Amino acid sequence: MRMIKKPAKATTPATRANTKASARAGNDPAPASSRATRAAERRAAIVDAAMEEFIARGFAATRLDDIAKRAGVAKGTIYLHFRDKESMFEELVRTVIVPVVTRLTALPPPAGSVRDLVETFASNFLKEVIGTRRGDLVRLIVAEGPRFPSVADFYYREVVSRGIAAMRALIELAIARGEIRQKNLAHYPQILVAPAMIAVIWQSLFARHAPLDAQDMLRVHLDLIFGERSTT
Amino acid sequence: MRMIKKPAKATTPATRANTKASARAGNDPAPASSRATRAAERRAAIVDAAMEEFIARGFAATRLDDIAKRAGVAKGTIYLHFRDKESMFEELVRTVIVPVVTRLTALPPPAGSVRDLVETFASNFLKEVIGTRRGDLVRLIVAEGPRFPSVADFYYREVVSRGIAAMRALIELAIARGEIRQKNLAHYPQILVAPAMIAVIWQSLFARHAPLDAQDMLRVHLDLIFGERSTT
DNA sequence: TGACAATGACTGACTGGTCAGTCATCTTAT
DNA sequence: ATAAGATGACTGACCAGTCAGTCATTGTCA
Repeated sequence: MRMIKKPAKATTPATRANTKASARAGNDPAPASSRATRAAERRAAIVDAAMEEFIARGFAATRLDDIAKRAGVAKGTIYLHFRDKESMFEELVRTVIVPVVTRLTALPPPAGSVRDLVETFASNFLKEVIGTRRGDLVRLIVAEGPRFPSVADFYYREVVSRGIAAMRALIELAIARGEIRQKNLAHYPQILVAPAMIAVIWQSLFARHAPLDAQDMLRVHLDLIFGERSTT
Repeated sequence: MRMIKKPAKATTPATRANTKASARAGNDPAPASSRATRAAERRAAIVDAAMEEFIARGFAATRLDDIAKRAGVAKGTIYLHFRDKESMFEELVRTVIVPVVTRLTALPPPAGSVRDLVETFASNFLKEVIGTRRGDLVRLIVAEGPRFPSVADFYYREVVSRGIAAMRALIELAIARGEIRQKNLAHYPQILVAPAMIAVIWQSLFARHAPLDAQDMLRVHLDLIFGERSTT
C-alpha cells in the first residue's frame, strides 16, 4: 500500500558495522542444502508461523514482525516470498487447504455399504481436521471470509462445492440402495456435514467449557440418517 | 489494546477558536427530549453503528472514527458511554444478544406436538436470525471469540448452554412421547441445531455463490429427526 | 585444485501513514 | 448561572513495507 519513496538518503550508513554475529537464528544445522531447498524450507517456516499467528490473532491484529520472529527470519525475507500481508494470507489458505482436500477426497476402495464409506470419511475428518490446527483454519476462514472475498471464493470452489457434490452423490447412492429413506436429503447435503462443522467450531470456542465427544456425536448423527446399526 | 499512556501534554491549546458552525450532524430535530432520553438514543446509535462496522470489518480493522461518523457523533462522545474499544465490543454483544435470547426463549403455549413446538422455534429463528444482521453477529462471535474469551464465555453461558439445555429437554419429551425414536439424540442436542447454525454461516459466506433455502432445509432436517410428516 | 569474482538471499533500521485515546473548549438543559 | 454533555484537533504508539548493506554460495579461471 505504501507509495514509492524517494531514493532515501544514506543516514550514517557506516554505523551498521556490527550486525551479523547473531544472524541465522539457530535453526537448521543442515549445511548441505541447496539454495532452492533452503528457500523452500524458509517459505514453509513462514507459512507455518503465519498460520499460527493468524489463527491466534486474526488477520488485522497479526504483526508481520511476530511472524518473522516465529519463523526465525527477518521481516524483509517475508517479502521475498509474498507480495504483501494480504496476498500472504490468501496464499497461506491455498497452501494449507489443498493438501487436506486431496487427502480427504482420496476415498478408500468403494467396497461395502455407503454408510461404511461415510463413516470412514467422518473418521478421517475427525483425525485430520476436528480439533487440529486445520480446524482452526476453517474457523479463521469463516471469520475472515467476508473481508477476503477471494479466500471465500476459493474455499467455496475448492472445498465446499466439491464436498457438497460428493456428499450428494453418496446420498443418492444410499437412497438407491435403500440405506437412506429420507429422499429429500439429497437436496441438502449440508445436513449430512453440519454436525461435523459444528464440532470444528465447538472445539475452538467452547471445548474448555464443555468438551464435546465429536466422534460419538458423529456416530449418533449417522445412526439418525442411516438408521441405528444392527448389532449383527 | 493500547497500553495506558502517560498524561500527554497540552501543546498550544488556544489555537482552536474556530470550530463549531457545522456541528450536530443533521439528525433528530426533536428538541423536547430530556437529557436521559437523548443519552439513551445516542448510546443506541453508537451501538447500531458499531455493530454495522464490526460485522463488516471485524474488531481490529474497525476504526472508532468510522463508528462515530456513522452514529452521527463525535469520537469523544463514544468515550462517554464506553471505557475503550474492547469493552465497547463486549458490551455491544451483550446488548444485542440478550433481547434476542429472551424473545426466542419466550416459547409459545406448549400445546400440540413437540415437533410443532420445534417448528415454531425454527421458524422464529429463521425470521429473527438467519440472514439478518443478528446472524452476522453470530458469525462475528465465532470470528472474534478466541480473542475475546469474555465474549465467548458470555455467549456460551447466555446462549449456547441455555439453548442446548432447552433442546435437550424438548428431545427428551419427544422421546417420551414417542415422537423421536433415536434415543441417543438427547446426548447431542447440537445435532438438532447444527443445520440452523450452518444456515447462518452459509448466508454470510456463500449465499451469493449458491443461495440456500434455509426454511426448506430445516424442514427436511426435522423430517429426518421426527419422521416425515403424515399428510393427514 | 585453489583463489577470486559475481550473485542474490537475507537482514533490520528506518519511514510515513494510521488510529486509539485525551482534553481544552464550546453548548445546552436545568 | 453552571455543570454535565459534546466536540474534534492533537498526540504518541504502532506497524506495513522499503532498501542499503552484508555475506554465504556458486561460477570461473589459472
